[in-house]
Amino acid sequence: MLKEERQKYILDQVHLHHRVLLNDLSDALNVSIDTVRRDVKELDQEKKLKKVHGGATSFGFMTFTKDDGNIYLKSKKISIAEKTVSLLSDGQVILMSGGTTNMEVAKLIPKKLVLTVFTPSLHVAMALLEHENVEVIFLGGKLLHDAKFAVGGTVVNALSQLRVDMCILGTGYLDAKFGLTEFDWEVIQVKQAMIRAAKKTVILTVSDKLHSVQKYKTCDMTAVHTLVTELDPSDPLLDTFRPFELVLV
Amino acid sequence: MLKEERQKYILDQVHLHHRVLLNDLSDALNVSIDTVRRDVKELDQEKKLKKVHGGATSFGFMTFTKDDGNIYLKSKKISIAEKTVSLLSDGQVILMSGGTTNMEVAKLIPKKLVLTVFTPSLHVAMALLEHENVEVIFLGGKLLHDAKFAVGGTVVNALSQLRVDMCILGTGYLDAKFGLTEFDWEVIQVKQAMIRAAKKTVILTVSDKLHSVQKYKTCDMTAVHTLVTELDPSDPLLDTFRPFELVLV
DNA sequence: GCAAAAACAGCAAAAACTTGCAAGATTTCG
DNA sequence: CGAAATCTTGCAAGTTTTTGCTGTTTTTGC
Repeated sequence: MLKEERQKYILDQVHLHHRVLLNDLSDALNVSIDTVRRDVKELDQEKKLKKVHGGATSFGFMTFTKDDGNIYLKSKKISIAEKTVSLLSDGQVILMSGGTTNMEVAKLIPKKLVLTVFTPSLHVAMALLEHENVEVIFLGGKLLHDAKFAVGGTVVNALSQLRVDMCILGTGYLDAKFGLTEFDWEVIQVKQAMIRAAKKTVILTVSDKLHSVQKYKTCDMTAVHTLVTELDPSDPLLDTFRPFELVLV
Repeated sequence: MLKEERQKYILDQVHLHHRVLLNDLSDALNVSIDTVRRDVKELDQEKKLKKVHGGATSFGFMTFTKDDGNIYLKSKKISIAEKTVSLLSDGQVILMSGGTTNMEVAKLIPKKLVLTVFTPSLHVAMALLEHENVEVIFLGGKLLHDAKFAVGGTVVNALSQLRVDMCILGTGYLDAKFGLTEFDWEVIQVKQAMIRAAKKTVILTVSDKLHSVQKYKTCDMTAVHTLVTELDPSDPLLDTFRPFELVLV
């Protein structure tokens, strides 16, 4: 068995189960634990997975829907939010999904900016209501307990009647090959409807979530118009995304 | 089990319940209490949660509604909320409007009670989502900046398709002669639709608002089935309401 | 102030990691 | 083709990390 095959298997397992034990890999691949260890070490250095004591995890593994008080991560998100806000202009009608990064965007919208925003996220709606000049329309539906996010036919239906200027999606898992993925089936239904309803799709993502894959696919990278991360557009981590027609902000 | 998995579980629990006990964690994860203690210590140092004696809490969690500071009024409202909760039973589908009294109801719903609740209030929806067994459906629409309440045709339309067991209205101005009144035209449209959609209408009101009238009329007293206040049902203040077929709780 | 619960510190066993090395496979290049 | 160089793989010895246990100190509730 070739090294590349092994490493591909390891990556597949990590993407599938979000975690993997070195012992299991050594068993499944019929090689010594040392070999697996070395493979994982390499993949870790290539930032394709995260090596931990006893195994490995996918990058999305340690992230959470709520603000986790991680100051490092938070500053990244604020930096992303600042860039995103600069994309907005007076009179626009936009769509916003949920997630902590979108929350930061909602908070950072200038008081003077006149906007109409549709959102299925309770937290984002709440934050937007602080702005006098923003008209907020909540896309109602069944609320998810953890994400505080409306899903289901009602939301998708309402979205099918919209044609807005821009759609801002946060908390996505991004990979050049697999596109934008999520771990919740109902959420991707809504996000897909959001993308369909918008002229432009803007993706916000911290670099930690680049090159990470979840179970369900929202869309291909070709559906994305603008990618906003905290990295400099020249960063090599973004190289795999360059084949697509993206504006890296 | 990987350390990362344990820590993720711990963080998830903290985010979900805002607090956890080390004993429960040790039980759930099948590891010694010391291991959990060490995990929590680490997460605390990483500022991902706050370690406290006996467990951990999520910091960043504070009550959503700004307390109005009036302790008298608040205790009245809690007393009303307690009575209201006792009217609920397993499996019911109900409608809840906004307001601080309804917020108290939402908070006091027993963890075991299985309900489906429709609401156009952001705050109430948020509070209800704390309960695992409550399915929350938000009635989407244009949000009022001050009341954090959805109004407009979308809400009224959605309501016209419902036939629920009970409708709980808060923050009303009540008078035996003029009925239930409000100061916002858009709000009464929604409340009227809520009353139409429900088999029973329950009004929550602190005694201060009895015998007070506002500009717009939601409904007559004849449309109200149950009146919940903090007063004893024999209180003379309630006399003018007795001609109506009310259950005074 | 007292008893119970929780936190802490130190220790030891087990699991996992690192490093160096040697045998076999693969590639390079004259 | 064939020998040297390189890469890969597995093994063994030594080190580090993790984890549960013990006894001691601190905190909490009555």
